Amino acid sequence: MKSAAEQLKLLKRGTVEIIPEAELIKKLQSDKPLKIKWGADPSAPDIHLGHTVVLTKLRQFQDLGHQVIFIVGDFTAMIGDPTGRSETRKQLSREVVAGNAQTYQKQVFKILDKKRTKVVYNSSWLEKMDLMDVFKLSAQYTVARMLERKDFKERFKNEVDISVLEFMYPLLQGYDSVHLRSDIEIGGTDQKFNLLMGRTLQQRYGQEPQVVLTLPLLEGTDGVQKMSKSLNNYIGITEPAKEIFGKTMSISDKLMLRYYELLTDSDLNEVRKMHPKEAKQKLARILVSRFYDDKAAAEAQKEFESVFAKGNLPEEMETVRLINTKPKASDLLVSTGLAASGSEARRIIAQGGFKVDGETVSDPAMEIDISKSRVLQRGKKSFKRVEQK
RNA sequence: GGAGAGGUAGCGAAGUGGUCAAACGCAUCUGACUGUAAAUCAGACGGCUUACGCCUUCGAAGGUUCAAAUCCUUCCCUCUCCA
Repeated sequence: MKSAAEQLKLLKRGTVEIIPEAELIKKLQSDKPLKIKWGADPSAPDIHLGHTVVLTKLRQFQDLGHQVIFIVGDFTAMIGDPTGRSETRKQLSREVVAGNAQTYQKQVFKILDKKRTKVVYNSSWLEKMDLMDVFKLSAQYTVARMLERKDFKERFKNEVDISVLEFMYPLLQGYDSVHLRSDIEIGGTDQKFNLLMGRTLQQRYGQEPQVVLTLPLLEGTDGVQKMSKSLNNYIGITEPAKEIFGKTMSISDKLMLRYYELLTDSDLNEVRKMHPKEAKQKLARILVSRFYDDKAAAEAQKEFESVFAKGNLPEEMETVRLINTKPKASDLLVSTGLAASGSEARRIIAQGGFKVDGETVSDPAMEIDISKSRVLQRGKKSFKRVEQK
């Protein structure tokens, strides 16, 4: 095992806060494998780049000899943490959560070391709590302090409802730390309140409190809001290689530097010296290689250049088979999923955004013969192939 | 329990009887320019229609009226102050 000082140096990289650093040093000096708690809420089972910031840090802990306890928040997911969103989240059913949890695990191990990860479900202890246990837990915290949490505070101020149930979420997440006697808990900065709750509760229950380590939130592809599936600004790690590549290429130059900072080890000064386009391509390759391999990354780049730089058609695209041999252009857009409604389809056609085999179609009523395979293009980025069934 | 405020399209926010499918901003989509970058410009942005037009929307349900997002009644929900 490396020395505490060496470990600290590595672990500090990219963190926003370590609360408190002195305690972390002390724990590292004990020379024992530490228990790093990481809780995942399986309400949205697809992991994207935003999650990988934390996962990468966890992997670092593992490589230093520590153990990660991966809590599948199957119980708390049924409550739904409102963090970061200004509305009450829908409660999920047990079945949905269980299915999501499985999917989640598969993806997590693309980054985490399975041998140094213990997977636990928080329903296994939270479910057993009786009302008295819940009372005892609730008594450890006040509403006034609960309202200090940023999103609660804002919602309170803006007259948006806060369900009492939502107050239970931080308490239960904090209780997980008590139950597991965790040494360290890590999460995004949006989780700070919840992470600190673990500290407070451990102290109240007479335990040595965990150290809290927060990491920055990664902005989504829009460059403004945090990456999330519901905002549709994410790059998912299970997406096809060319998607990951393409989405990376479409982020802004400013955001590119941020991604380099949080997702790679690259020297930022070197990156700044490069031509932005070159740098972005390199980033896209790094990311694809991480979730696939170098070969896939090279192929994705080649494909990208062919399609977008040279204007060729993508090598592979989704094929839709239709029964109708000569559908109208507008109907074709709808039935292939390229447009959400007939009105939208007509709009796209009127604006010159629809091409069949590279030819712009300007009449929505034009019948397209699909007795042989056709390539449809909506706008610049969306392609579909149609064939007769 | 009492008093008051409010619920409008994905979000924010105008609109208090007809000219409202509903201003404006953001987001989104399309086109131009480009490096699928940024910035900018042009247009679109409930549904059905080639189009004239028709249909369904302003928390819900009723009602008044030739005509309702706008007036009335009941209900649901949220917030503020008081108790």
